[in-house]
Amino acid sequence: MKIASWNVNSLNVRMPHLAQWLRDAQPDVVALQETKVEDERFPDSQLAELGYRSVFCGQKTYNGVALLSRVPFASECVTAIPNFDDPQKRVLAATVGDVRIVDLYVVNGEKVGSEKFAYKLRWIEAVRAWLREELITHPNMVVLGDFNIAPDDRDVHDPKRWREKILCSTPERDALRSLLDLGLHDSFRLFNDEPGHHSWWDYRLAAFQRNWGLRIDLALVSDALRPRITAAGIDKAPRTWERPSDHTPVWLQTD
DNA sequence: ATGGTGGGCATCCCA
Repeated sequence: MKIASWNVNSLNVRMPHLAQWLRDAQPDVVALQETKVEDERFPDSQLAELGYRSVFCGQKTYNGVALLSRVPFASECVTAIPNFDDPQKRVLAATVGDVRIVDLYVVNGEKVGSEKFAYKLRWIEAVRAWLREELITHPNMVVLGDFNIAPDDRDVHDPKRWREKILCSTPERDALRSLLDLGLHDSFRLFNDEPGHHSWWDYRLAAFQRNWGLRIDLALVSDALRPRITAAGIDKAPRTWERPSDHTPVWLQTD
């Protein structure tokens, strides 16, 4: 099973890109972020024509997540973090086969020390408490999405320039560590320990052409699922297309 | 220190 994640930065704009990429990459499950589309307007019939069922949790203008699957979802989906009051649509969990899939659009945080930064850390702590419970009932789990955190300096094109900046700061990396400490593993790093592999490049300053990027889109796998992961990677091709998202898909393969 | 680009939307907010 190929499981992927992509922050599409508006599904309205990127639907043609998504359709092309589904045909090219043939994923079985896809987690989307920043769909920016209300549920009433989600293009589920168009995706059905492409062979994918969808569940979604969106809002107008900002945020929004969705899960696509070639096989039926095995359970009702969860669309909010339990016991955490949050109007922003950033999480979606569902089950495919015997694998629990948790799609996260982590808060960006704007600037270290800002109000949004405090919200980011509170939000991740609430996610941690939720995943701790989910892992008890669903030991086979993939937690994937736009984490808005580069795990370490290998994931940053210029660590000196990004030192303690948003997406790279110690409090954010500690927060990510608190998730990994639940028994989750960064699938990309099971297969590749090199620097210079990124999943997001700023639209400005021709960042993609210069590979001025960060690896902030992650697919984490649980202890129980880890032995079943056979490959993981980043698909840079969609970032080269006309009018791209600023993120590109990341994926993993299970046996 | 600043601003560069893009999406949504209709004015700046968010990334």
